[in-house]
Amino acid sequence: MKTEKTTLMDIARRAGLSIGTVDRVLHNRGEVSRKSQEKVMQAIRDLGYEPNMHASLLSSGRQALIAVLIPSPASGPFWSLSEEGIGRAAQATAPLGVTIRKVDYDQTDLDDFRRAARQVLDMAPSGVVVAPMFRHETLGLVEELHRREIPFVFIDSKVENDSYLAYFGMPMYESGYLCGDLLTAGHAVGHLLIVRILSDRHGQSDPTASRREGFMDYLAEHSPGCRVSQVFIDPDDPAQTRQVLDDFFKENPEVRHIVMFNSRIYLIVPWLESNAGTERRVVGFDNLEANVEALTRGTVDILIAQHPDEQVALAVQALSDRAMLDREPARKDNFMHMDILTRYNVKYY
Amino acid sequence: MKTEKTTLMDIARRAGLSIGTVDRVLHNRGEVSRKSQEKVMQAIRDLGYEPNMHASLLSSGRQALIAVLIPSPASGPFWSLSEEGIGRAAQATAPLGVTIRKVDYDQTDLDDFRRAARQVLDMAPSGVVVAPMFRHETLGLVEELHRREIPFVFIDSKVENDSYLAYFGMPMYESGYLCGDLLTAGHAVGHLLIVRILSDRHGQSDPTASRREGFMDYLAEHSPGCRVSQVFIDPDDPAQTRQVLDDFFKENPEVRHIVMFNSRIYLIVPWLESNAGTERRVVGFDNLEANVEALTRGTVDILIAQHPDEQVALAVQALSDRAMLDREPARKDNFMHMDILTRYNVKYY
DNA sequence: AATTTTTCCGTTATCGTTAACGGAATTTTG
DNA sequence: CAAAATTCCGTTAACGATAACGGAAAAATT
Repeated sequence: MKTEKTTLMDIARRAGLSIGTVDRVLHNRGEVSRKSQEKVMQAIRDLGYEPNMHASLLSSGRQALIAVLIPSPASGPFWSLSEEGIGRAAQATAPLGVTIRKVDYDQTDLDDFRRAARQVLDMAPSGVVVAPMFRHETLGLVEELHRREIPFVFIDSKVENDSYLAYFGMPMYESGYLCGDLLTAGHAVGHLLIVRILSDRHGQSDPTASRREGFMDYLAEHSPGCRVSQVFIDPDDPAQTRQVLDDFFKENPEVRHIVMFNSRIYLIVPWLESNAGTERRVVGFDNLEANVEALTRGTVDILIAQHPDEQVALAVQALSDRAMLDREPARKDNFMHMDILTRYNVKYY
Repeated sequence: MKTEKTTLMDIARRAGLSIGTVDRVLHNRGEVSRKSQEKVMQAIRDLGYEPNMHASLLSSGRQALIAVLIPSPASGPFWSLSEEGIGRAAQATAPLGVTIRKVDYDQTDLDDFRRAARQVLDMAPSGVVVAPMFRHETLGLVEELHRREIPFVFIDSKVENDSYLAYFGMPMYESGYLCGDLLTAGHAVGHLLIVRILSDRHGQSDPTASRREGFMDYLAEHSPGCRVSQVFIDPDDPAQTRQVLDDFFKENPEVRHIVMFNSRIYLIVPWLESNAGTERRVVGFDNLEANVEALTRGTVDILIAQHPDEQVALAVQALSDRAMLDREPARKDNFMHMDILTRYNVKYY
């Protein structure tokens, strides 16, 4: 089986034209008569041409700059997970000629996001990864990107603009539903506790809202009589957290099931560990270092993780493929694994 | 920040030599005086040279042929999962100039493995992926590969030969331990059932033995008084399977927990579904199509999956990187995720 | 000292694609 | 019908690394 690669030269010969013309057809940059165009396309079809990516990239000297716009690790440990993903993506794509530049912003500071967005635009990247926190401003950004024909990829969540190249994230509603199953372990539960963050109480956009919905729907279907209590804690005030939990469990000592829908289950770990002795079932989200440690110690039973590092890596890969190889991602919307982590499998993640 | 790539020419100039000499140093193929050698290496250090992979690959016309030696899908559905992984790996590496050829063998037929091994050697590949089934013969093969300086990667399991480039597999003992936790859901269980395959009864090498060990150790630690029963079924005889289970549950109607350590939990699904009504907890391994269907229907509660497709893909990637880019894998032994699949998260895998 | 070897190094064609350049052929304009 | 403008196409020099080739210089052999 002689698999001699067919080259531009082969096609040119078969079409009775020159490689210059063939190249013009391939990149349809005009200056080719209809008749020649068809001859070339026929030859390509006949010979099954596959461009040589090395020759192409070498000759064109194509370079790509990909901007990654995410909340800064300083504004919470969740996003520091993605650092590693950026590193891996950088390593994988660097030899291709891709540079990755991270631009982070304070996820609680709208003005800072505006600044970061402007910075991204100013560097005229060939692709942008966006983790949206501010709906309205993100919309503005992506519209501008669309106008400039700069492809962009959403991770974690997305906003209502359809011109994105791809999206990588967790199915939120389903993760809540799954969480219900894991917390109750399939049994009926009489009374359980949801711990929430104080600032989300009146927050207009709680990103975990649909997760909570999925959870409640699971309960309604599988544990109909269940009573659901909520308490609100202040992430910056451990004393308040302790107080709130003390109060709740003094009144409701029978509650055995505790869940949080954001990534901050570690906030209640100190209380749990100083009030050990009761058998409890605790479920949280995301493999933050602090969460994983609590899981390993047995304070937390299950974490549902979405691995933001993988999301970033895939997002960068998609943009790199687009910029360097003109390849579109296989799927536009990519819902990622919901990994169930217990103390017994966590060390292999 | 001017990041003009430094080329061979830059180095040659700085060293006061020609690119020919620089190239000889880079690939240390001799014919260079000690003094020149050092001048070149100094220049490389000074300028921070990074070879241009496209120019290199284009010029050298390097090609790689990677052989994948795995049990045939016909000998059980487990290995057909890896097909997809081969496909993905092929797609990813083909543009680099890598061809992948699968060679499969009947995992119950020693002679067939010998034939397949010979076939692999005859095609003089630049790398081999091996899923070992026959210990002794695999040893023979890899020793020969080592002699011929052909790198190879183990997947699924490995044999006692240290010259492998990498290994990708599941930690078997730990997967059994995890399985114990998932089957009992952390509670004490009085009596449970392990279903095994008849042919493994006296089989000298049951690949799931250490998984069973991990399981038993979990029980000893967390459910000490638990009684463990075993039954043996014939995978080719549904009637026998039914009979065996009927008999067992007539005598032990109180048993609620069932587990299998190989990938064939689907074999007992028909019995489970025609004997529904009792609340049972069923745990198995691997995301075979039949298993996943049973999971979705609720007949099986949990699957622990190792995703052979990922293993193959990573193995091929490692060999491709080695053959085409002279890159060594980051880690030699790679233990993969143990994914916990329930009906609620399975569709995202 | 003349020769043969050996050591060492520079020159160069090549890989396949890209894109600038310029020229021929054709069409439009005056 | 000549001049000007288009349209269309072939030629060619990069891109950076590879490795074959041959030649100069040094060393070893007579």
